[in-house]
Amino acid sequence: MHWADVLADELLKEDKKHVLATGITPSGPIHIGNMREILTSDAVYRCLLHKGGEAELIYVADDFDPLRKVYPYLPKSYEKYVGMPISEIPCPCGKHKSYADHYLISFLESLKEIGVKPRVYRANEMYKNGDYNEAIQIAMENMDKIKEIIQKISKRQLPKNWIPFNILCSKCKRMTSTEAVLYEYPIIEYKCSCGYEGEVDIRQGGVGKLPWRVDWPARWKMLNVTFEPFGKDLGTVGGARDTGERIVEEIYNYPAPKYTVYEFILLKGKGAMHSSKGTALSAEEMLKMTPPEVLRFLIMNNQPNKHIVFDSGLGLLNLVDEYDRWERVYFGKEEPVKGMKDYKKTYELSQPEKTPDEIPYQLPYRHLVTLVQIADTWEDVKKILLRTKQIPKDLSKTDEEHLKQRTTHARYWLHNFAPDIIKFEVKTKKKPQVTLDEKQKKFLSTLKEKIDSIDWKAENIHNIIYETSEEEKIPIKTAFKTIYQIIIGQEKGPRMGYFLSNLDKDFVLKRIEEIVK
RNA sequence: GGGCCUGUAGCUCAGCUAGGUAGAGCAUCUGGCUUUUAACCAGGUGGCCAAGGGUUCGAAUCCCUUCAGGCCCGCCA
Repeated sequence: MHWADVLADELLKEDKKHVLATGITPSGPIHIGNMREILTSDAVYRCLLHKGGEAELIYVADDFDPLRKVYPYLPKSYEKYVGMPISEIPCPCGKHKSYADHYLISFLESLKEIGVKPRVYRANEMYKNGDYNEAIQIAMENMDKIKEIIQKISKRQLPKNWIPFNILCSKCKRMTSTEAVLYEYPIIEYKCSCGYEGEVDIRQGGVGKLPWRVDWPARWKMLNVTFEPFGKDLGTVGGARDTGERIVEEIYNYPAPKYTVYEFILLKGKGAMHSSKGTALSAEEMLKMTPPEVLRFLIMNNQPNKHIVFDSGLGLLNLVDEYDRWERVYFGKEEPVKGMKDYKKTYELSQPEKTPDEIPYQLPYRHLVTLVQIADTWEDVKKILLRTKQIPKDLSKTDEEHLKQRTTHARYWLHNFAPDIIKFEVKTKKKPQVTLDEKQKKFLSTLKEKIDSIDWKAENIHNIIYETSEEEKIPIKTAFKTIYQIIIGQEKGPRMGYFLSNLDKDFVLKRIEEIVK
């Protein structure tokens, strides 16, 4: 059984509406670990619906959290915002409502492409609206109990004047520099290291925030959360999950949600990613280089508790090939191999939208990577595909959209992540600087004559090159090298027959002519 | 110190969430192909499933112990 079905079955033991939660503090580029989290929830969510359960998928943006420090990707000037809620800090690019939105919005856009449609909550709004008021009051009433739970389970000593509420200083707007002096419902008197002394009324929204270890369980209760996966950094003994369980059950009188712990996604050759160190690959970027169904496949095909090594180099091509293969197996075009576990469910969960009725038109991704280097736009790529009969004239609109989308991803990958070895540029404008000896020139001119009369097809081109190299008695290696040099200015290139057939025949003829004369 | 994950073919890994003759890709070898961006096709070689114990008619798979490697936590969220 697929892992998502196992989790869904677990949840279905209780016959009620399930709320599957995920979330993140958008304090920087949202990295692919969060992509894993939300796709994990999405998988369970879909399985629940599939089994006839009632469920909702939600995403909570912790945008009322304070900025902890000036991260490497921020300008020095952000020093003055450290300690302020990220929803209250200006956007680094100026185009968004706030610092938090700057990172959140583009991530939410990415979610659309991979077909995840959660209901989005923003902590800053929830606090300001007063949604948290009751939870805050309960926390304050149970201050000692909460303190005891946290101290006992996390084995951490909390300060004497600790309260389960971080007050926002009304003068300097920071949340990390205030200290409570006196609490008498509903007023907390506080002083701030900026020198300000004042008071807040906890019945008023947005005057402060529950600390994380209390905020999390409070939210479970408030939003009726029944399932929430979390990364292994949070799954540690004595961690927020452990204290949260006790707090939600004993203070908020609500059962702790079910969960699964997910492992990290590692970047091949670079190890674990840390957004705070700026070494992370952002979720958006990962999605830009990987077709959405393939990205989902990567997550769905791996149990959450296994770490995934993502190879943004040539390994990405293998991943796409693997996906395509699973697709052929799903549609019965190929026999499943032993070990292709749960291939049906895995394939279905990999679909951003609903599973297609018949197999999408497949074109080897590697080939697409070559094509996008020959033609700049999808229209031009399409022309080549049609001319060389690599796609049928009556290709469906869906298939075309799919191929078009894949070329976009291939192009992004090529420009930003592909190793140089597979890059080339067809020198259409001017001929590359090459010095050829007489033999090579003779070879080319003979080749030109022969090419002129053939049908412009990969196989024919391939054969003609061999034939000519034999006639002219030059090594086949030299023959290939010569052609690559005059077309792309390199000594090696993509498989010659297919490559040339994708180029314009007249261009090739003209180029040879220019070189030979 | 605590927690999690991993250990299966030369390499990378699947199979462990159904206990029932050990699987794939790459590499290698053979044959074919007029060897071209980690080429393609057909086939072959290759494994005491880390070690030990237990449960079972039967264990890579479940349980216990040991060894080795990786990651996370012991600031904040």
